[in-house]
Amino acid sequence: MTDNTPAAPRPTNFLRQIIEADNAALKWGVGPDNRPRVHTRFPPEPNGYLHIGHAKSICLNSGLARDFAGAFNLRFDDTNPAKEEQEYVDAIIDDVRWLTNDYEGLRFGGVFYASNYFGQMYDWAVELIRKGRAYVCDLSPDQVSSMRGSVGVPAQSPFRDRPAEESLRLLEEMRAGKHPGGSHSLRARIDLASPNFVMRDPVMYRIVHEHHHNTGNAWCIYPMYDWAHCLEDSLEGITHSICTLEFRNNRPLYDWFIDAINEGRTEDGSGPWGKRIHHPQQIEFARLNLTYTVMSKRFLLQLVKDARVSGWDDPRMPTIRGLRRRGYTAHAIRAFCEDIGVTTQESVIDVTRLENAVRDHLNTTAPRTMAVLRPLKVTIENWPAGHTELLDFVINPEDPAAGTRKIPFTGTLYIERDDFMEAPPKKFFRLAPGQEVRLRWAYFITCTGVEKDASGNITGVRATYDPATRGGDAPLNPDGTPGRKVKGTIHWLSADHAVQAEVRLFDRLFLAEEPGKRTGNQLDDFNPDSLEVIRALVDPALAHATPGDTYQFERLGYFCADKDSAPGKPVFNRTVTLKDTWAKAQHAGG
RNA sequence: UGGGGUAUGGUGUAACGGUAGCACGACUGACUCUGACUCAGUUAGUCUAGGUUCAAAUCCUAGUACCCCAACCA
Repeated sequence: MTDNTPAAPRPTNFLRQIIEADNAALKWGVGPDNRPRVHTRFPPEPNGYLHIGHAKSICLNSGLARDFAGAFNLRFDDTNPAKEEQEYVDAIIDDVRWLTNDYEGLRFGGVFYASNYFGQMYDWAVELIRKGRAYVCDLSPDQVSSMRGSVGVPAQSPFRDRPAEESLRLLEEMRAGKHPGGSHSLRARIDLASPNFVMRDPVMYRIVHEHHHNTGNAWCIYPMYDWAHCLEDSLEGITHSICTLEFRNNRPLYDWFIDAINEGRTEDGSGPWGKRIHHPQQIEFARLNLTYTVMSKRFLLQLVKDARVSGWDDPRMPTIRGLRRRGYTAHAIRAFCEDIGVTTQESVIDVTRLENAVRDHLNTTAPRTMAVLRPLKVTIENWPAGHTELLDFVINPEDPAAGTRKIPFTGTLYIERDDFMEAPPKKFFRLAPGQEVRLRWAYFITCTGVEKDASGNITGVRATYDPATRGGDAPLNPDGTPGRKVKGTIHWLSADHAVQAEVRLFDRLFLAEEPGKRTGNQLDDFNPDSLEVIRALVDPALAHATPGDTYQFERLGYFCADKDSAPGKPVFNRTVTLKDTWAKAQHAGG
């Protein structure tokens, strides 16, 4: 049918360019399908919940795998039992699945754990000692620190020339639990005078007597990031090991460890050390920064602990779980990540782009409904008493296939307070004394009067309806054109049918574009009024909304039923408002 | 101070010695039974100073600004 239509040009970026070049040269060989091999991974440490920054990495890695017909692994970089927990493992798996499950064409390689490679890593460490590339150091962390040297001054270790046999014996003792934490470490023998501090005989193993969520008490020595990560990638056959910019300095070490293992090894496995191991390529990219958002796991944890938010899944949190609960879709997050691109330059993305991404997606998918956040009563004076009419309501104008449903109309309605003004400014197209508006999909009404209480507050308005406008269409002239134009259309609810609902309105968690930039303390920019809970009225069809159901409340925004909902007692989170040029103009005008 | 990085409209991102393009935003206007969506138009940029070249965002030199690195964290 449209086979000749050229594929839409994908946004190019430096990673795609690297992969395309690698594929052209068959740098990584071919996969089972005989296509150039591409294998990526997302390697979180299970020490917290995933946030939108991680989503960028997940989308990047899985997107590359998908587009180049490769595979994508989720792998836990669980090498530090002191900080990691099963709770985080479970949450991360769930979030990654949620984000990638409906990602068409993605080949998910599976869930892996660095801790499952501890045995192999240990064997390789022994090999490095034998090759003279590593040694056990008896310095304490404090001593290493004081002897690490400085710019131009080499580090020192009195143990680096210790005989291999002695190191081997000590490493075995370390593993056997014969030494307390901090008393020994295994270090790579590289260069104590390197201008790159990462290369000054980095620690490979440290002693940690802690329970590990996966390996239990099987180990009391744990590999450091640099020693572990390249091996994890190698073992899984990762081709492009994509990480963030701050690991740039670690790249020489990544390569050094693999090279050290491969030293003396051969392609066919002949020789004393066996076959060469796979050497992936580390590539760095700039992590995501968002305006008005703090991304550090440490800080997010603090917000949770201090109860400034209700938890990791608080809809105001930039966590995947928070975004999910707020009503963001995986599709929208992926579109956002695609939209912002990827480079090696640091940048700060405007959060409104994330908001635009959900609006875009929800606009096409969310069923429409009407809700009144701040009700004002309208009495239709010429409506037959006790009469109820069912009118057709278009479920989604963007999706005609969604069809229509019936909504009840009566002589007592609620409209939005903002949609009435007693003394309106120019270009106020809504309801005002003597002014006519359209009630969405219902009737034209004209305001005939205002009701006030003793202190002059408006308590309701009166209006008359035009029976000839049923359904919301103006009566036609003899020539078929609309008889009269009404500029304003407002939403409404039948007072007899509207259902009470709790609605949670969110504002940004921080008041400054870059929280903490001025004072150094992000809490100084914390927004104490980021949550507003109101009692609103919603369409009766929403009384039994189930958690996760997303709607557009027409003219207001997108709302998602919260898990706190109960049958007949729905709770909605406002995902994002609709754009509102009227409100914007009002603010601009003062 | 040593090493490693990065500089393109307001924001983000293309360009790979040959017309600085795209997206978002902003501003106009059109359309509209959501002041939404959609559509059209306008706006505005190569960090600085030299140099090479017919031609420089791109190459060279010297600066400037910002980020990362001296955890037995990742």
